[in-house]
Amino acid sequence: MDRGPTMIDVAEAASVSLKTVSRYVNGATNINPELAERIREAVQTLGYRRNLAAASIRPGWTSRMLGLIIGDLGNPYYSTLARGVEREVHARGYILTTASSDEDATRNDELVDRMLEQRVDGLIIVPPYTGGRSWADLPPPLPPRVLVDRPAPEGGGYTVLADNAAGAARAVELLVQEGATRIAFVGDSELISTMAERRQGYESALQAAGIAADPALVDHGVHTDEQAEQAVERLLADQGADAVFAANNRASIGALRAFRARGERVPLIGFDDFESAELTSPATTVVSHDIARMGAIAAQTLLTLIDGDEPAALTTVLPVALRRRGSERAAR
Amino acid sequence: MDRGPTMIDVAEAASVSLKTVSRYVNGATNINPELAERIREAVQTLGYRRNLAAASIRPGWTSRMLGLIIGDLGNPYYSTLARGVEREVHARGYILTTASSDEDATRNDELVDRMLEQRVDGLIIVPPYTGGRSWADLPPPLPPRVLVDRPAPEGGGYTVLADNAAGAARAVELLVQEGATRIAFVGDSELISTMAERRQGYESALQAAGIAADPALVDHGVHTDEQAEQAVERLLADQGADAVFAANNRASIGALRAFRARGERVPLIGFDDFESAELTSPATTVVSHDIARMGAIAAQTLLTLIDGDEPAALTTVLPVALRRRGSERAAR
DNA sequence: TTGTACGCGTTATCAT
DNA sequence: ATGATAACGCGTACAA
Repeated sequence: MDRGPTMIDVAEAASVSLKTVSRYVNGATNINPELAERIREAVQTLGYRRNLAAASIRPGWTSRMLGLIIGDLGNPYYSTLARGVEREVHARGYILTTASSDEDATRNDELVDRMLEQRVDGLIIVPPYTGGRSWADLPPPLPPRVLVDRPAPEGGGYTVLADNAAGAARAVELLVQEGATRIAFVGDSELISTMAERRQGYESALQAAGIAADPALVDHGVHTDEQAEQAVERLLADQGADAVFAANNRASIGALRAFRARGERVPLIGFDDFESAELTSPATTVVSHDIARMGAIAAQTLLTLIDGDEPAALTTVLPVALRRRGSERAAR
Repeated sequence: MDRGPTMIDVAEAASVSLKTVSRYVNGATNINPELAERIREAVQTLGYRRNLAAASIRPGWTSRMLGLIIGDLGNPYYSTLARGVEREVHARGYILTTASSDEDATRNDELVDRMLEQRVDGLIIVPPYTGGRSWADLPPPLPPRVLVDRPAPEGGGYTVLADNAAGAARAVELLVQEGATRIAFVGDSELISTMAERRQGYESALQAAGIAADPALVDHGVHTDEQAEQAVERLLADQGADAVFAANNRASIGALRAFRARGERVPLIGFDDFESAELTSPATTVVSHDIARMGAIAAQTLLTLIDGDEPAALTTVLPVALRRRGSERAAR
C-alpha cells in the first residue's frame, strides 16, 4: 500500500537534509531562500502531505484535535451548540471530533476513552443525565475538560450553564400575571439537572405569587414529543390546568400538538426557542438563551485551559431572556 | 510534561516483554494466562492508555477516524444527515470529525487538506455550491470519498442523492391539481445542483400541465428566512402568484412568515420537512426524503470502500415522498 | 509462546 | 544556516 511521500523523499528530491525540510514545513524563517525554493518544488512535484498523526507523537506536540460529546447531534439544540463550539475552535486551527452519547452514561464513557486514546487536546462534554464514571477516577494524564449545559453528576470542573431557575421563574411569573392559577409543568426527568432547576424556578415563582404548588400538575416523564402531547392532554382534561409551562422544546411542541388535537388552547410558555415558534398561532412565547454562544464560551474556556492560562470563571452562567410572542395570554 | 505510561512501562511492571503487552492490548489469544493476568494488573495500576495516534503511523494501520464536511452543522438538515452518518460509523468503531464549510469552496478545500493530513480513513462530503479544487487534482494517496446530497462540481465519485426533480414535480403537480396556475418558485441559487434539479422538476410539471412557465415567478436569490419572506411577499404582491413552491425549508419558513405578515395565504408546498410543519395552520405539506438514511447510506458506501469492496452503486438516488397536510389547498 | 530489533514519519538536540 | 542522529509509542519479522 502506498503511504505517500515522506519528508525523507522530499529531502532527497531537493538534495537537502531531513531537518531542513522539517523546518520549511513548519514555517521556520532561517532557511536559505535557494534551498527553500528547491524544497517547495520537491513538495509540489512529489505531492508531499504532512502526517499530523506522526508529528503528534513527538513530546511537546499535540494532536490539535478537540472532542465534543453531546446528547444527540440530531437535536437542533445540540447541533446549534456544536456549531458554536466549532466556530471558535476552527478559528484556532483545531478540528473537532463530535459524537452523540444518547444520554447514555456507558456510551459517554466509551466515547471519552476513545477520544483520550486518540489523544485529543481537550474535551467539551454535555454530561449524560445520570451515572457513569467520575472524571477523577480516570488515570492521568488527562487533557482539559469543560462541561456544557449541565454540571457533571459528581460536580466540579469548568462548567458553562444557562440560568435555568431564573428563566423558569420568569415564565411562570408571567403566566400568573396573565391570570393563571393552575400552571402545569411538563418536562423531562428530574434527574437531569436542568430540569430540576427549571422545576425549582417554577416552584419558587408559584410560592412568590402565593399559589400553592400542586404536585398533580407536574409531569417529569416526558422524553418525546408524543409523550408531551399525551401529558398535556391529560393535565388539561383531568387536572384542570389553566396554563402550561413546557420545560423544553419537545414539551412545547407536544403542548402545541395537544392544543391542536383538542381544538382548544390555554396560555403557554416554553423553555428553549424552536425553529418555528413564531409561526404558530398565536406565536409561542419562550424563555431562551443563546445556545451557540454557550458553545462558544465553552470552547473559549477550553482553549484558555489548553494554553495553560486560567479561565475567568469556574462556572459561567448565561442569562435567559423572555421572548414574548402572544401565547402567554388566554385564548381570544 | 507527563505523557502517561507507555507499553514499555507496562512491560516492565509486569516483567514481560513489550511484544507480549502489545499482543494483550490488541486482544491476541495466544497468551499465557498468568502473564496476561500480570499485564492486566499492570495496566490497571499504571493507568495505561493506548496511544492510537502512535499506532496509526505503523504500516498497515489506520486512524479509524472518518471526516465529514457539510455546509452548516447548525442547519437541522445537515445535523440530521450528520447523525445518520454518525450512527453507522460508530457501530463500526470509527470516530467522526465533523466540520462546516459554510458552502465556501476555499474553506472546504482547507478542511479536506486538514483531514488528509490528519490521515482520516475516509471522507464524506457535501460539496460546496461551486468552485474549489477537483479531487483529481489532489496528490495521491487519497482515502475513499463519498459525496452526499449533491454531486461534485467536477462530477464523478460515489454519490448519494435525493430525487430532487421528481419531488419538485410531484409538489407542483399537486398545486396545479388544486387549481393553481401561477405557481411561484422560491429557492436558493441555481448553482446548487439540488436547486437546479428542483427547478427543473418545477418546469417539467408545469409543462406537463400545459402551463407556460413565467420566469418572473421564479426567485433563486433566497439564502435566508428573511430573504425568503421578502421574496414571497413580492411575488404575491407584484406577480400575482396564486401558489408557492418553496424549494427548501428556509424558503418554506419564509413563505409562512410572509403569509402571516400579509394576513393572507395561498397554497404552499415545501421541499424538505421541518420540525413544526405539523403545527402551522394549516399544517404544511412538504415533499421530503429521509435525510438520516441518506447519511447512513453514504456511510455504508464509504465503509464498503474502506473494506476494499465494491459498493453496489456509483450513484444512489433516494426516493422523495409527499407528505400531504393541508397547506396545498386554497384558503378556507 | 515469548523476546529482540527494527521501522513508521516526524521533531529536537547538538554539533558543524 | 544546516545536517546527522536520537527519540516518540507502537506493531511485526524473525529468531529463540
